[in-house]
Amino acid sequence: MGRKKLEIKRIENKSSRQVTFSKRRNGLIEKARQLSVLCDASVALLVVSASGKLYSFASGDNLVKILDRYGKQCEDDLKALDLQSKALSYGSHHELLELVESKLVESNVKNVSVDTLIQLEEHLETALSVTRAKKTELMLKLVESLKEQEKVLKEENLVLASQMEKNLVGAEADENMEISPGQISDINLPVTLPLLN
Amino acid sequence: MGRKKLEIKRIENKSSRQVTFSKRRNGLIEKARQLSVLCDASVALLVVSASGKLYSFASGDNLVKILDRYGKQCEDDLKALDLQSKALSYGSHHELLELVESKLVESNVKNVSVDTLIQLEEHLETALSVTRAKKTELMLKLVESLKEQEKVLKEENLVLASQMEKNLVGAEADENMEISPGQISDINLPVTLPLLN
DNA sequence: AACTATTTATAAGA
DNA sequence: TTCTTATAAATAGTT
Repeated sequence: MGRKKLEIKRIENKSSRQVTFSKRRNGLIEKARQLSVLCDASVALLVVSASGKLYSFASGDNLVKILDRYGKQCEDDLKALDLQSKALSYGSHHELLELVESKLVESNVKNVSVDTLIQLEEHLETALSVTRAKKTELMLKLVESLKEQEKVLKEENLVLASQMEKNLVGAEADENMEISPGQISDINLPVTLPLLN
Repeated sequence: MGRKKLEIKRIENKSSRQVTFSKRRNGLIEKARQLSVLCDASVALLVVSASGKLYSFASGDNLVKILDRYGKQCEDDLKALDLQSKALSYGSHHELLELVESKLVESNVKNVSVDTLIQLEEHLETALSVTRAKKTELMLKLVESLKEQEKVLKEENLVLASQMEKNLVGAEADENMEISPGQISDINLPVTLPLLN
């Protein structure tokens, strides 16, 4: 649907690949939305770019309900984070997921006991939680480092302000003064960020 | 893109809704496939019809691998930052397990088909993925607002530094000077954060 | 980020 | 479902 027919194979030119990605990703998400509305279907779409950025769309009652519920939990988790920490073992989730798949395939014949499957689901859930927690942890660290940066800058501001004050005192009433030292530091009080405080 | 323009709202006629679902579902899956091939992206798509039938597409292999790759990337970032990892406590497993149980009960207590269970697993997996994506989105926004804050503070610093310079010039060589204006502003250059650039 | 020539998807009909 | 076809939409290459 463009000036020329495009073969469906990896676009080698990096920038046009990026442009095409952006256009088609939007198109795909819009199509997903339309399908869910027109046909009353649940649709979940996940797109991860080559550079690792994640884009998603989801609709449907089940997904939305779980989403909302989780959203609340997530907030609580973040609030309580500095109180709740726990050691974490790496690399076991992938194994668990493979175990689940193999068990399901193994019993391909007919039925599996419900209890066994509930157990497997539990393991799977745990594995996913661990992965999720890792990501959360990483992002919280990023946020922390940014906050640290902010703090350092503020301290720097104070030093500068007091230094200026000293200079002013040394020079007596200085007619070049346009801003009084105390003012600036209060202009941009840190905004209280709902998710992390 | 048909004989007439179709409004994007639930199609009331059942049979044409069914036909449209079938056509658009195929189209959507094809588009998802194309995006993944053209742009070298990971794409996972899940569609559940109103009647509960599941259709899915995942680039390359399966949903699990896509998610696993994403998780691994986070893990690598974590290691690169040399951070200790902690896990959130996962207290809400019960809710998800309850959902699984109710689905199992729904579909005939003792004899559950493997296919049904694979479907269920995929549902769960997707719900969690979507949830996780939403969380990521929120946190990215948060990080952005912190970066903005940082920028504002830096500008403030510049103002203070230049103000101080003016005052110093007005007072001639001032022996109280301990820090030259240019120095401080360069001490804490923003760290480039791997996940966000 | 717009534009536009084309290709592609698909709504309605059979 | 499947095929056909007129038309709407998406988008590849361009500016």
